[in-house]
Amino acid sequence: MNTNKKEALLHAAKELFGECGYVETTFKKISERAGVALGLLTHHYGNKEKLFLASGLDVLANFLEKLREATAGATSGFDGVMLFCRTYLDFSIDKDSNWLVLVRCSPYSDMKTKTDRDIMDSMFSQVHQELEQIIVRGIKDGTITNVDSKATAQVIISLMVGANRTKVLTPYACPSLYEDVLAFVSRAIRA
Amino acid sequence: MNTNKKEALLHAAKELFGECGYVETTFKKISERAGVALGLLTHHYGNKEKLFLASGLDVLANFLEKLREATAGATSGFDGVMLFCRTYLDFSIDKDSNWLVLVRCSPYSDMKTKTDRDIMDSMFSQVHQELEQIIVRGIKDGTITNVDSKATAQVIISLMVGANRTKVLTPYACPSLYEDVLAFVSRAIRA
Amino acid sequence: MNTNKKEALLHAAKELFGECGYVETTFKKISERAGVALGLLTHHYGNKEKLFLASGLDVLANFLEKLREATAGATSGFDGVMLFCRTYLDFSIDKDSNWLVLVRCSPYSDMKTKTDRDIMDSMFSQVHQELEQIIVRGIKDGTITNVDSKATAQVIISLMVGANRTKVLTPYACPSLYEDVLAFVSRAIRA
Amino acid sequence: MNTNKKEALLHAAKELFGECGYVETTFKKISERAGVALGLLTHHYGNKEKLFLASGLDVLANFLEKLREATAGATSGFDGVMLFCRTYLDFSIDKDSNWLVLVRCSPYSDMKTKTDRDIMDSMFSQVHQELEQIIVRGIKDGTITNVDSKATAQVIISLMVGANRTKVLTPYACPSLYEDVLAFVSRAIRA
DNA sequence: TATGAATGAGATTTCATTCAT
DNA sequence: AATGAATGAAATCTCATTCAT
Repeated sequence: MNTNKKEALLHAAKELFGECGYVETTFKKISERAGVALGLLTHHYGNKEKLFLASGLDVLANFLEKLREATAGATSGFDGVMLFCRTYLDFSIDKDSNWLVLVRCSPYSDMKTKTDRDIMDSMFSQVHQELEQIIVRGIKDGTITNVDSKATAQVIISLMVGANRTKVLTPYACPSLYEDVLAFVSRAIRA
Repeated sequence: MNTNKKEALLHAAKELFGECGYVETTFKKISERAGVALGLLTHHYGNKEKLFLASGLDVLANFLEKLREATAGATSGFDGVMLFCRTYLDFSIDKDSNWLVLVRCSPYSDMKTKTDRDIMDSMFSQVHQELEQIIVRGIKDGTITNVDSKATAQVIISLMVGANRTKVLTPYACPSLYEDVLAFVSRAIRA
Repeated sequence: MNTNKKEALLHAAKELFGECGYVETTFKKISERAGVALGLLTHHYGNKEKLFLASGLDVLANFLEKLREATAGATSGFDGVMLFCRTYLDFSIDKDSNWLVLVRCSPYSDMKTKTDRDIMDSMFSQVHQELEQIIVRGIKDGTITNVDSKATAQVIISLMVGANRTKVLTPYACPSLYEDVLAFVSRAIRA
Repeated sequence: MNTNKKEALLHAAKELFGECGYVETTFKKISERAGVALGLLTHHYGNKEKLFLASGLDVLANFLEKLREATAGATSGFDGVMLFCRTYLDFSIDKDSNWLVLVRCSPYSDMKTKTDRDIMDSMFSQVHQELEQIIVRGIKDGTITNVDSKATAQVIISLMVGANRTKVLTPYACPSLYEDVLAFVSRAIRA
């Protein structure tokens, strides 16, 4: 909005990739929404793929920060997992988080270049590690049943991914879906 | 394959939509793989969107049939849920099922026309109903803990969706992921 | 409508060429409206151009017949011209005459082949001759002012053509346009 | 012509729409004649329809200007009408006026969009108003017989339209047609 | 840094016509 | 005579990217 046109572009890109998906988002749309010349896009970001990556990483960085804040305040391993899940789901429906960029265009979707996928994957793996650590803590402190921590982290994140898609992409999601998801996780892992 | 060009088109389309996604799948690719003239596509299916819908519905119909066969043979509600989940996950990695069409192009993704989305959604809601019924049975026969059947069906299917995406779209899925998912579900619902 | 599919095709073609023009009228549209197989079109009429010509000539033949009937009953040259004009204009707004085929697709518009144009032109020249003869009669019987009969026939037919286009193609034609046209002709030629 | 590619496109478009009609004029033909890349057409004009509209309006604007200049110099109402007609007909056979765009593609022909038709119609109605005003003047100054001015304007313009089509679209027009048309008008309106 | 005109490859779609049945 | 599947050329339009200013 201010004079920083590079940021204005990123802002518009995050919105549009989330609203329209990768393919339907065009340079023209982005530059128009940002109120900026078309040519600045390649000037600042090189090409569409890189702009896309920048958009996704920006959202993902905010996401990771929120998750870490949440788990940092946990009173127990079990509590940490539940905080992690709640934070995940809250972030995914926060109007200002531009989460949809990740839903439509994450590692879970289209990503052309090998390098770009790798960067995204390594960011996502940090999300997994964060959850895995708190699960390990829960097993140690006796609040979580004895499971394989890495595998369970993947299962729980899979549930987050699926629940989120059901919520934001389908018309038939229960209003209480997220609450039910949390209860489901709780039953599955509590010691 | 030789005489029926209409079916050859559908066959090629299912493969390609799954491999490449909607946008990257072109008329040229489809007609070449089907060994058929370019114009036959619109002649038989009207346009790309309708062919896409036909592809998805075809896979979904096979899917539903498999799920119904599975739950029909259940010895209890709990057993039925586990059979449902196992069948879901097996189908999703069956080489011949063309499951990826749904992963990339289902209600969980892009669908341009309102009508097409509605048709897809109503097919998917049958999947939910199938699971819900077997959950109800499990609650009645005492093999499943007392939960809201509709919400729990959504949670479990969300987990299937997420686990499947993790398996087929990411490079970091544990080999044992599907087994861990089943164990997770079991812990969460067993009475 | 009966069993004669060749005629059904011509009937549908006349309607559609008039409604949609040459280019927008497709074989598919024609065969569907006629309730007849697509392949019959080329079977019976060779190609689109020839079918178009047949449609136009059919309307034109009916038109010429009406004009001849009208002038045949004239009590004087002047009366004949006025009858000619009235018949022209009436025919052009008769719902059943399929006149629009000629408006959109006559010598006054698109006609690809030299031969086809020539056939149409020769039919139209008969319309001119018909009017010219009655003008000659009017000059002889003293009911029409002394003018060049051939040129005046062209002028009057030009007025018919233009008035008709104004009536059927524009939104701003006066309701009384045709009456005013007749009065205008009357003033211009009456002895 | 060299530097301004947008104008070069419009110039080529006016020529080609006139020569070939709307449908037969292709993006390829236009861009080749203009010596410009294919994509520039949509870049500058949006789509074919809009370029077509721009072409027509450009010719029409020149046309209106010429008509106004002509009637402005009239010594009487009658003289004005005759000047109007002569200017109309002259413009229509001026090699440089690109008049054929209007013949083939004016309100008197195909125009897809409602909005585009409206714009064209409103331009054409200015032509009618111009003639109507000079007729009113003629009736007042006693040089034109007492007629309904609006209706008579429509009749005269109809005659211009038809005469012009006869001249430029048919092979059998008299060389003297335009002179005869002027004489015809004169007889019909002179007081 | 900033602009937007310019490019051209490529996608979807249309459709007259052919042809086997 | 009748059918409609099959063909492929051609049209319109999109859009990432380049580049002169």
